[in-house]
Amino acid sequence: MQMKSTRRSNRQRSAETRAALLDAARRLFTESGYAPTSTPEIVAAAGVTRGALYHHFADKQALFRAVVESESEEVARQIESASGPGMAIRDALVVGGDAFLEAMAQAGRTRLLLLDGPAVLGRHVMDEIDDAHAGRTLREGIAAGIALGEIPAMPVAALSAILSAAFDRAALAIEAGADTDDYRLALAAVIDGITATPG
Amino acid sequence: MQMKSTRRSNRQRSAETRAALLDAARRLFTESGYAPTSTPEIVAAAGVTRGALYHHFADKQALFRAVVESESEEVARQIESASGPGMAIRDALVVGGDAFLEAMAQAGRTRLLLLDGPAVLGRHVMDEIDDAHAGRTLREGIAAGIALGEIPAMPVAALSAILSAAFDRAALAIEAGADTDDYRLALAAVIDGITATPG
DNA sequence: GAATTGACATACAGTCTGTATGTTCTCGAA
DNA sequence: TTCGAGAACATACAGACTGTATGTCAATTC
Repeated sequence: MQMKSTRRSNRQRSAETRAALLDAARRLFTESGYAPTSTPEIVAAAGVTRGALYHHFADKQALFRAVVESESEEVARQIESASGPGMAIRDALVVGGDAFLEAMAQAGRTRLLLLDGPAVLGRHVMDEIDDAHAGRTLREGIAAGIALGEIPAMPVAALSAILSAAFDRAALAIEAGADTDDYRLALAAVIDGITATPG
Repeated sequence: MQMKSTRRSNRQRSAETRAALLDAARRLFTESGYAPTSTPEIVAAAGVTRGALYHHFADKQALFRAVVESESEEVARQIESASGPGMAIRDALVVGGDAFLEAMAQAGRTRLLLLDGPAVLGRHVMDEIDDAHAGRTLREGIAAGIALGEIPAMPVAALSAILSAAFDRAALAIEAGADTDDYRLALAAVIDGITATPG
């Protein structure tokens, strides 16, 4: 007897409820933010009970972190799919930056990744998450630029952190209604200033 | 009869409890952050009751905002006292940036102003607060730099927002243990890149 | 197929926020 | 100078939320 339809294996059961929780949490966290979203609300949207939530995640914060990591990966994917290889550093930064801004235009992402994330998880954890995905691409690009002489010698981690922060602020401003081209211009000016290495 | 010692006028009574609340809140918010600090804790530290708190402030968030505004003003003061007039834009940005980093080294200030502030009050409100103090100095400096031809023409608001974000991230990294000089170098490189206007 | 373990569901304790009500003191007017 | 009104709080309360502890049932293991 295969008992496929009604009876589910424990593993599949787990995977399904976990996915339902992550989906519901992502929707609610991006719609309303971390603090105003309650766990009763999340489990209701996921169609499970709070028992399931606390079985799969240590606490509300752990669920939030899982959502943040997932969204961070998605943003990194969108950036990498945009920037081809064999570009000059300057162009790679501009193209990657544009892809980042476009990816962050998804409703609620800026709050999730740039406001609630750092406040709830701390900058240290956000750096870790970022460094595992999009941040690594940026840092490696900068390191390559320095190695190739397209960027003057400089502490790589510091410069990439600063540039990352600049892109983040641009995404926030655009979400708040600022003109995208204004920020693209300003970012390009900063990038050009860095990559136009003075003798 | 002057009734000075035991009897206090209503105005003075108000001012004193309000100051006690702000002091206690500032200490606790900077020590532990917004969410983990409870209003019972605050009023206990201030030596009053929750009734007094909700008499003076609409809610916990309003008290938090008052603390943020106060600290933001203090940071702006420290910056302005450092940067003298008659400097080249490039030097003014470097000196002002150093003063900012030093002011933000005060324990808990980065979390208050750069993590909890944006998450709790929103970037829009933080921009308003910042723009009333330190942010305005930065923006006016950049506008002057453009007017003088030391910075190429560019959307002023966007560039100052981006630079502000870069300084913010540097302050956070330094608080997290990063090397201050690494960030000063990276910031100087960005500033030099902007102010070394290409033909 | 009996025991065990995983995957939840339910119930509970403690805490917090905001509000509503009560009390004391100050202040201006009669 | 006293009396009413209104600040300036203090106390009490209602509702909600988080994390834990316990209970249950199906899946797996032996």
